[in-house]
Amino acid sequence: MGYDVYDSGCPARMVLDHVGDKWALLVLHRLGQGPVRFNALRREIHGLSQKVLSQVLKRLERDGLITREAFPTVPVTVEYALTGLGECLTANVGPLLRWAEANMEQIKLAQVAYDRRMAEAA
Amino acid sequence: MGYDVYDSGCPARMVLDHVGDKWALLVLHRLGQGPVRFNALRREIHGLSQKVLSQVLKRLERDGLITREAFPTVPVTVEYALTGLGECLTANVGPLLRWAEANMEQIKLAQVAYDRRMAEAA
DNA sequence: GGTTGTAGGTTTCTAAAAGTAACTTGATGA
DNA sequence: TCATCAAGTTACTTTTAGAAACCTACAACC
Repeated sequence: MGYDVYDSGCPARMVLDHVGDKWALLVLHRLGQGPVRFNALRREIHGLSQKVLSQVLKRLERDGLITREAFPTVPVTVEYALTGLGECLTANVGPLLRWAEANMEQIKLAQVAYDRRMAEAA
Repeated sequence: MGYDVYDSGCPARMVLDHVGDKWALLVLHRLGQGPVRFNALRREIHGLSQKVLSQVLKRLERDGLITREAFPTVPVTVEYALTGLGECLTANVGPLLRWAEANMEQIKLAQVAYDRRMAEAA
């Protein structure tokens, strides 16, 4: 070991910089179900712009988490898929997204309660 | 269920907006080891500014993931701790950070290989 | 042969967020 | 009297994200 993710010089922090990003998490999660094309990702992940998707995909490819494969169809189709490394990461992402889906009601209640407390204090 | 984290209107996306943030992940992870004071967090998580820490803590408190307790010492000390909800989330964050620490070498190698391929192509 | 459509992007411009550094408050010890 | 600490806030700058338009290449439609 000898690594400390709390240290800004630690390489694990760089990994976190890339992975601790909501778009990257969503893309990885989607690719966990199998290879997907560029425009399919863009259409399925609502709110994700072409520019940002393009950036996220490049970063994930550079990190060796996904592969990019272009097929000589007309027009060209490009498929993105998880690598072994990416699959192994994505296995850790799933629980996080499932937690978010399972607990958002509680979080919304907490927010309402917090906002009421703040309004009273003011 | 009926929830879809890929839909921008889904409340789970809001959760992801808050949790898919590297500083929040680091703060939650640190609080997983027990209550910590404001300045201790700031000192331990290198690169995290007071302003951003303050914002992150407020957001996590509003979401019901952490509690803020002020002690009438001089000067006042403030301790942050996980709630039950926060603990349950943090249990899912640990594996992600451990994965980052365990796999960063492979990622660095992938980056070097990618950069070499790109340089050749150009 | 001009228009429309598709896939996979890039470019440009603007708005929002993050980072930097200085300031605040109130008591305390040197 | 001056400096110090904790826990922030404020003002300013830089980076990033997001929206929207544009690009290339081909193909079918009419």
